Amino acid sequence: MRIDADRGAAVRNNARMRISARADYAVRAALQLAAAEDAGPLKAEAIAADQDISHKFLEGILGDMRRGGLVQSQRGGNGGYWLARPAATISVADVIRCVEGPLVSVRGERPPDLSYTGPAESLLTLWIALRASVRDVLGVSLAELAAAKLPAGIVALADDPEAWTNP
Amino acid sequence: MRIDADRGAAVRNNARMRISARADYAVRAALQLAAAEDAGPLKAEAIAADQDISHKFLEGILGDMRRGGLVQSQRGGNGGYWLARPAATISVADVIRCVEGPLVSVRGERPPDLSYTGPAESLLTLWIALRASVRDVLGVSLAELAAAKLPAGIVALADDPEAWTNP
DNA sequence: TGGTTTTCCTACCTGTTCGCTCGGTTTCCC
DNA sequence: GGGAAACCGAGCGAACAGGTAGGAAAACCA
Repeated sequence: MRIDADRGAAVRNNARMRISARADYAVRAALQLAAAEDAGPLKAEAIAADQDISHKFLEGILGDMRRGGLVQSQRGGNGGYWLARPAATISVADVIRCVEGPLVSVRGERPPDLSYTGPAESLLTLWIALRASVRDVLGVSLAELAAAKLPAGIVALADDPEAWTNP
Repeated sequence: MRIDADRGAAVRNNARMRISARADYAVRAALQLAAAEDAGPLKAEAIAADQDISHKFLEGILGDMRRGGLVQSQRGGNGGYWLARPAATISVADVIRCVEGPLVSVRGERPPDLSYTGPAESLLTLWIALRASVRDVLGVSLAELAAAKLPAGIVALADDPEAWTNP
């Protein structure tokens, strides 16, 4: 009579730091543009094919990046997209913020807007530290990432074999 | 004729590392329990009042924590909740994972399940580093946090005044 | 001048999650 | 047995995620 098998843990497979498809695609597209820096504009269609992204969806993302001032574009026969600034001056954080807003929020608000009482008083400090840490990692530039030359600090973090294991 | 005022940036106020109400409440409740360690059980109602959380909503969260083995409970007149293990052995990450699943995911998958091609090849390493960094910060224990005795590394991160400013 | 290519824009769609609320059912202790 | 709690599940409105569809506007070509 064991219907108990799948008890407990009402499957919540959402993660808190969730890099959405949108953000992931944006970064990958930006990396393609970085790799093709001063080699002329890249067409959305080509990026979509290379990175296996829905073309129309990607167009929307590139539009956000253009409005955010990260890329520029040109229509017509030999048009396309290119980075508005050198790849070395654009960080992954810039890209994500551009298409998704703030990197870190707590209950929809930015950490400095919160206040905690009682034993939770230091919680704010923790969220701030978390944000600083995320900013630090995502501060890596498109140029570094596209060239596979990550800063030592990042490499050190990823070098720990434990970092590659799931909970 | 300036209707342009609020152009660009089609208001996406969601953040990528979003600590949900659920997670925030869970940690705060856990901190109350940590502060009341070996002082008898705490009622959900009392925690809710202290931390200004909807009582019924909190009950659901505490239920998750019980099923996850983080807290224990007792019904009846002088019942309530208490931590199942010493506060020094429970991390904030434990609490968040318990009520919300994995800390970090990319497009709904855990980082090690992904693969990238072309100029995006090092992106996986970056996500792994990000996860390691988040794990590190959230590895702080309830005991440390409730006592406002954060590890030096965390304090150092939060000490930078820039960490407190928004983008 | 017209045709092609590409970006650009607006609207829509389906499923899921978030943050709750409500109403009850057990279990515990006195 | 009577209160006081913890438990359980359903439901609900709003927002978001991850797209799709269809066309208009610009740049270039012949």
